[in-house]
Amino acid sequence: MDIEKRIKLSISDAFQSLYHHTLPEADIKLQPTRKEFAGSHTFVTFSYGRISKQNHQDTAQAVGSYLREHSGIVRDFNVVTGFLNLEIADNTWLEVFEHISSSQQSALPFGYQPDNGQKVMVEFSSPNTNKPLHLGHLRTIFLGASISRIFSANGYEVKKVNLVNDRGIHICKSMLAYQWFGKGETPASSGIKGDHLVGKYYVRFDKAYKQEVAQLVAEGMEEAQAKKQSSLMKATQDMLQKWEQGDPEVVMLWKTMNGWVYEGFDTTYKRIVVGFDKIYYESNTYLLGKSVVEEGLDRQVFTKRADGSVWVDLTDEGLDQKLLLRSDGTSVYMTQDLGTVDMRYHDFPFDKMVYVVGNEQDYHFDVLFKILKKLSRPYADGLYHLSYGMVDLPSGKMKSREGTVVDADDLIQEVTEAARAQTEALGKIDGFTKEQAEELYSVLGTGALKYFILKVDPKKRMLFNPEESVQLQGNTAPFIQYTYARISAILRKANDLGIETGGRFADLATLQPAELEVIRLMHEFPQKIAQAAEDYSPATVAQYAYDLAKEYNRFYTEVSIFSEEDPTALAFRVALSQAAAAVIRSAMDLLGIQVPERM
RNA sequence: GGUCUCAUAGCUCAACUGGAUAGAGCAACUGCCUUCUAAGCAGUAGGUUACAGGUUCGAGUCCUGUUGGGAUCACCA
Repeated sequence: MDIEKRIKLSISDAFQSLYHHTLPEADIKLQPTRKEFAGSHTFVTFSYGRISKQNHQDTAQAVGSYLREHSGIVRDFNVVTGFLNLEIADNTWLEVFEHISSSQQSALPFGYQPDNGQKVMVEFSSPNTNKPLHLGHLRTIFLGASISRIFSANGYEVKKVNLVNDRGIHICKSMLAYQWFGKGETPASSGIKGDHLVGKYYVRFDKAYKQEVAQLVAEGMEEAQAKKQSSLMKATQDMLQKWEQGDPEVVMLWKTMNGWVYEGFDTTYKRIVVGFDKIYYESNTYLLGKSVVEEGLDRQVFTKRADGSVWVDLTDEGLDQKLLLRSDGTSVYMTQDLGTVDMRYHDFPFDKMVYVVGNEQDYHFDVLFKILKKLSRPYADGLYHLSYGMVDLPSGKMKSREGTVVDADDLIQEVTEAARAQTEALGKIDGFTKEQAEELYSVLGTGALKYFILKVDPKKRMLFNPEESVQLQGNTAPFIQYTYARISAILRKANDLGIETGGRFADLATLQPAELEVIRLMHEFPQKIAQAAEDYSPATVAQYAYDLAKEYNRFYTEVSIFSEEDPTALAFRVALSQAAAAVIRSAMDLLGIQVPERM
């Protein structure tokens, strides 16, 4: 049984015995003791004065005495105003440690939950096929990949999905520009990565279009009129129509260019080590949802207006009326999403569905979920919008048209180079093959990037400073990775010396403060994993990994391992290091960050 | 304008969901490598938690208002 539960049960007993009051264990709250006081767990007694008919001080004192006598695990306590700080006996901590240490042998890593029979689908990335991935995509990708792992660790069966926006007027823009200006260029002939090549023509379109409009305006046309009259825009709209009619030539070009983009995306996904279980394409889903509209009309949840357009009235929910079908019978974004979610539920009957999408779409998802509730979909209550804040740059907001976006591939390249430069400067790659060194730079670089983004609360807007993201000291992934590599070196040495770590340590004479602190932190790991899922926040795990690494480093400098003369103490310290490495590795794994054996 | 959201050290972020003297990193300064990897450790300095009220044993956290950012309110996706 875990420490918290034992304390809570004892407190419950204490209230029964001292005050003849039944205090359910579930109503008892414990909090970590502040560093400046002795103890690890704190029970706050302010609100129990009415029950005890005593002041806080006396209540805390009485409960504390009871726990010391009867709980079997509380060694001592101190009372500061109404705060009851409990010190847990060393041998209890050592039992906790033995449990953590021995769970390394089991199939399920420490802190992970067994299969809970629930399914969750996570959608993230959601790129357009007319330009390469940028920094904004990286936040959804890292968040989505990490939250998927976190749910998996909590016992869910997880399906990672991507919804690719592969059709529409913006896709036709790059296709048209390619047709007009491309001269048969291909990724192979130009040496340009496929997604970047297509992106080049998207930019080319915008440039040519602006020129044409300027030209028309110079000739005396109104700007709004010029935008409509533009031959480029007309040709683009024409192309979209042909695409919808299935014109072979247009469809062929579309397939070819999208193929280039997918190849490019795959390369990028591979570089940052993320993948999907299923990819949905809007070209397959954009017509879905019309049947949902029919259904809604039948059930009188939606209404049809005189012009033929279909609406849903959400004014009783505090929202507006929302269009679901245009008067010409074509669907809008909302219609698509209604159809897509039904299809997904059919593919994978989920208990939860997480949309990792930016907070500029808060309103959209609010509406979507309310409509699905009105349609009484069985899954409606399991839908969640993981709404993340925008990524700002020191220079201001990112805008693709103004060229102020940070390209994902460039960024990955940059952080990898920074890792290379620093590693070489420190001269730490003796004995590495070229491949091993390259692998290390990639692990460090992408790790730094992921951590930099994931350590921030997803809901909050964040500032991305490229210079800081490349930093490898302080609260960064390389700091944590370094801790892991150091422990690895210890474990290699221990292995050479033939030190056994599987023994019992409960009778160890004394625990150093730093040792106890490392155990206490490892003991928190399962709660952190649960909390991260509850809050949909990888930042919880990131913060935890940092705290544990920091505490281990303190132990590392304060306590010597191999000069210890007592063989049990020596073995314990090796075992402690081993367990800490395993937990650090697990935590980083939940963030999608790898850890190196040497660096 | 309506709605939503944010404001914490010079900068980037925390604060166990209402608890104790608000904590880390970066930048600055001081120490620690003949000893398990110094990408580390220890320390100094830095705060009227935007502002004004309120709620209570207790507020960075909840409520009201003010100021200042951001998003959104398309027969775009």
